[in-house]
Amino acid sequence: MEIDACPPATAANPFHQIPAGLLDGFVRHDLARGCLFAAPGDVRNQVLIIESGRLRVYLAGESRELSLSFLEPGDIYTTHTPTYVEAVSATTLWLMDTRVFARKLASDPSVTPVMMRVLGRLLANAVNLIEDLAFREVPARLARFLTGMAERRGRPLDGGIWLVPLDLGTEDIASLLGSTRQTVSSLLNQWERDGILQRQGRRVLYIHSLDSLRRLGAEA
Amino acid sequence: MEIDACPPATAANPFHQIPAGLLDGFVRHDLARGCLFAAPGDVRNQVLIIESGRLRVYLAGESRELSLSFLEPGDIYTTHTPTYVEAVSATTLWLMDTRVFARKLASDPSVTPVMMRVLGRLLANAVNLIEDLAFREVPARLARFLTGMAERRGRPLDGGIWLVPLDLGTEDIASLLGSTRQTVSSLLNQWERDGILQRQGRRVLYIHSLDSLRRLGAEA
DNA sequence: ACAAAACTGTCGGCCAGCCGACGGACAGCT
DNA sequence: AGCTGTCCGTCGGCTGGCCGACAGTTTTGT
Repeated sequence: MEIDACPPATAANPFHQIPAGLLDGFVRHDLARGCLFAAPGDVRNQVLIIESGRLRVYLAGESRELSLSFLEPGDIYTTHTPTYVEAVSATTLWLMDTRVFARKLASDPSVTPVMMRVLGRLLANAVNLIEDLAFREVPARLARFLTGMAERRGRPLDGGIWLVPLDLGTEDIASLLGSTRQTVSSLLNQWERDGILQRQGRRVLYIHSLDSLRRLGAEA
Repeated sequence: MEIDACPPATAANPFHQIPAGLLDGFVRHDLARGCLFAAPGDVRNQVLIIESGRLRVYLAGESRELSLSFLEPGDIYTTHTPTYVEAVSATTLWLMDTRVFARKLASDPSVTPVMMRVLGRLLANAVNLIEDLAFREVPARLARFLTGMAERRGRPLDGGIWLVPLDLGTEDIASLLGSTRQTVSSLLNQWERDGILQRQGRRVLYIHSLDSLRRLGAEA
């Protein structure tokens, strides 16, 4: 699951690495925790850049939700797609109407590559998710999600052990994988019994055998 | 399944409605039937425009394939995404390297909106497919696919009956839905017994009750 | 015209994993 | 302390639909 739930953690806020000109014309905005910011069918399409906090992008079915991504500081997104966007914690972001942004694009071609990259990344994420849903079973998806987290965000300790900060609950993970709390829970505990990993409190994970996880993730 | 397998059928080839300037710098190319044109991991990324014939865009797992789209004359696509592209019938298309295209974009901003629309459509298709895979059962997916075909490509006859040309085999449909030949086959025959539709030869479908199909497609 | 190849219909076995349910652990409050 | 809300672990039942198999049918090639 190559979902972009977790861009590389930099000590500095990645938001401040955004080229100055890009923000011209954007409007700063604050969202309270829990606030639903966008929904499919909204007329106002917006381009948004996250300064701080966290947003969840998700789809909703009759009785289930599938998270596409958690957006973090520095991330750019557009509500062009029919998704829900919700603030999981208090968030401040910068907004611009898609139409206005289109004019900005026309007048300042240097913005184009940025936009292409953003769309490309969204598309790549989407295709990866489709592959997961269509071809891989839940254990493989979970294994790939965890190895992804370790690679992006983990810290290697001695003896091939990786420390992976995991600021997502079981339910959140399940929702990213298109599975259920129960299934994810039993898999994690199974693997803990197998000695592949170890859970420390609720937000930290030790991975003892990244190789085993990789193997699990490579299975059909 | 709002997949764009079938843009509106115009008597004239939609390829010839493409603005002249857009093709500047593209190179014409012919593909034999069955030829695999692109695969994930290809270094050469290309933008392509179909003049005639038909291409299938798909993902492949261990022992299964999922078609994302059938490209037809006038369609634009980019191999930027990690998909396979294969000629289902002899096809002639116009090609340009993505990099060169990026330069064209920079020098001629009028191309930008076209490109944005193409990417947007791809993304919307992908999101729709994800929704189908995650939330809907196979009967609902098939029903939605058929209503989509009817709306886009069908012709209403007397008495609320729709004639829908269906130039896809059972297997092709199944592959678009992320299902199997057998399941699709039994559903179609079930619905035929129920009087919802009727199959005429192999390439034509009569839909007797589009409403019933809509209801089936709206179910969880 | 005839064989070969490609499609289609149908059946039964089988299983991944969803769902509901319930009990335990660990917060914060007051 | 208790009370309440949120999260986690585990179990058993149930089912959608995948898979293999096989027979019948249409299409294609020569």
